[in-house]
Parts: sequence; C-alpha cells; structure tokens
Amino acid sequence: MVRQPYLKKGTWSHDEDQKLIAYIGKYGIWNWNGMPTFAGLQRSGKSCRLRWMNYLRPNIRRGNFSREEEETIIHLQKTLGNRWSAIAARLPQRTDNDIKNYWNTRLKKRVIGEKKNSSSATTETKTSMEENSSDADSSMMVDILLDYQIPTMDDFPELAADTTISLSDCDLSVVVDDHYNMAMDNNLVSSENHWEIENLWGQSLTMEGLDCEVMSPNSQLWLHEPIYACDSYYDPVVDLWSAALIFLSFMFDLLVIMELLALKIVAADVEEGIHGIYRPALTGIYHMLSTNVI
DNA sequence: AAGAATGTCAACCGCCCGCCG
DNA sequence: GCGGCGGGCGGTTGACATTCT
Repeated sequence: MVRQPYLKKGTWSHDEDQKLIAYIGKYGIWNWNGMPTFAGLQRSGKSCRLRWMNYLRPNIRRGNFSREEEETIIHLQKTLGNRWSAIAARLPQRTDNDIKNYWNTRLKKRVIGEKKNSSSATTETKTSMEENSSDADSSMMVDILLDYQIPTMDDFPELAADTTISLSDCDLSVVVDDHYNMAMDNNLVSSENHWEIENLWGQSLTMEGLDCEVMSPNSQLWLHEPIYACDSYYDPVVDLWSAALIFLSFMFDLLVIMELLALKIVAADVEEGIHGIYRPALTGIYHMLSTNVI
C-alpha cells in the first residue's frame, strides 16, 4: 500500500510563502499539483493555488473597501447573485474570497438592514447615497445607477432573454437576462463611455458582422468594459513570449540536472550505481550530452 | 479582570466543468 | 463516449481578534 506523503494544512508560514513566490517567480505556474514537490512545499496543489491566488500574487489590494467598492459589490451581488468570481472580475485587484468574506461579514447585514427600511422613496435613497459618496466618480456612478433610463426587452426585440453578447470591436459587452433591467459598472463612469453606451445600443442591435460571443446568463442587463488581470491590458503576444521564455528556462535547468545525474551515475561503480533499466537510459543521456547531440 | 459573545478572514472541502488520452 | 485529472468556484469552518457583559 502506498503511503500518501504528509501534507501540511492550516496557516502558511513566511518560509512557505517565500518558497512559493520564488518558485512561481522562476518557473511560472505550470501545474499546481506538481508544483509543491518541486518547490519544496508539503502542501497540496490546491492549497498552493489558493494561497497564491488569494494572497501572494502581485497587485492584490487587501482590506479597506471604499464606499464605491461597497456599492459596486452590493449592486453586483444583487445583479449576479453569489457569483464571487464574476464580481471579482469587475473589481480590479480584489479577490473573490475577499469579496465573499466582506459580503458575508458586513455588507449582507447592511443590505438586510436597508431592506427593512426600504419604505423610503428612491429619491431619498439617491440623496443619501450622494451625500455619502466621497468623490465625483462615486457620485456619478450613483447618478447613472439611479437615473439611467432603464431599457426593457421591448426596446430590443432582437435579443432573447438570458443572453450575453460581447462586442469585441468596441470593447464593450451586453448581458441580457430575464429581469430586463439595466445597471452599469463604475468602470464605465465617464461622459465618453456613457456616450458609447448609448451609441452601443444602436450599434449592437443593428450592425451585422460584429464578432459576438455568447456568455452565461445572469440577472440584469449589464454593460462592462473588458477586465484585465493586474490592472493592465492583456497582450497575448507578450504572454506567448513569456510562456516560451519560462519553458526554455525550465528545459535548460532540466538539461543541467540530467547532465549532472548522468555524469554521477556513469562515474559511479556499477555495484553502487542504479541498476535495471535506468542505467542504460542514463548512460545514453550521458553519451548524447558528451557528443553534443542535445 | 475575565469569560462569553461576536466579528473577521485565511484556508479547507466538495462539487462541477473542461480538457485530454 | 468515457474516465481520469487539473483547475475553478462557492459554501463552510475554525482560529484568532475584538467587543461586550
């Protein structure tokens, strides 16, 4: 019976963090399950992934959610439900786990409390939100959320309910669902974007030949800008070259290890070396290396 | 001051989905 | 088509911190 290797659980130590950061920094993420062994960590691949994604990866913002972020989370939760990864995708530098915790521990109670007092009129709510908004963008978002003339499905007979369409040409997307309402991400808060949104309604429904993509259905008609990791625009060419360099670096290290191993085995006495099928294989590697085949 | 209650958040668990052989 | 595997996701737990009584 094969004994499972001991896997540590619980809080990560500083040493473990450094090992994981160093390993990913050097080799990148290639296989979460295989990574812990090579990184010298007695953790499961899942545990490593979680630690990296929720804590160690660069450009993560932690704690101190702004009023604007709170409002966005509340609205997105109302719109998308508990789809924390989708919500996190619309909040740059925030992790789904962080948002989920923040919702469960603080915002949910607040929303429930506000629902109890929901007898107040919408105009009063708007005034209150405006007063609490700390900056112009936040105030503008509130304006858009509350004042925008909400289109209904009657306005877009071409669109079926529960459909999401992304328009790659204009970097905006539209989500349609069975509630037929509309809200906006604060990423769109600018007069130019607002104009684009309005323009988009005409474009998206009348133009043909646009590159469209169907996404999962959700609760409200939704507009958003594309989301890019680490608050920067994703460039597939750069990403390809990065992957190639990481791969080459890995292959080079592998070759060095193989060479050292082969030299050691061949140099060792037959009685003390590795027996069986491995010896001829390693001897072959050694010969290839020594004759510059590799 | 001390124990209880409550809040916070990192981490785990189990399920699901997509990919691949 | 099917099963194994890796990765992603949401719900939940548990340890620790903070506040309350």
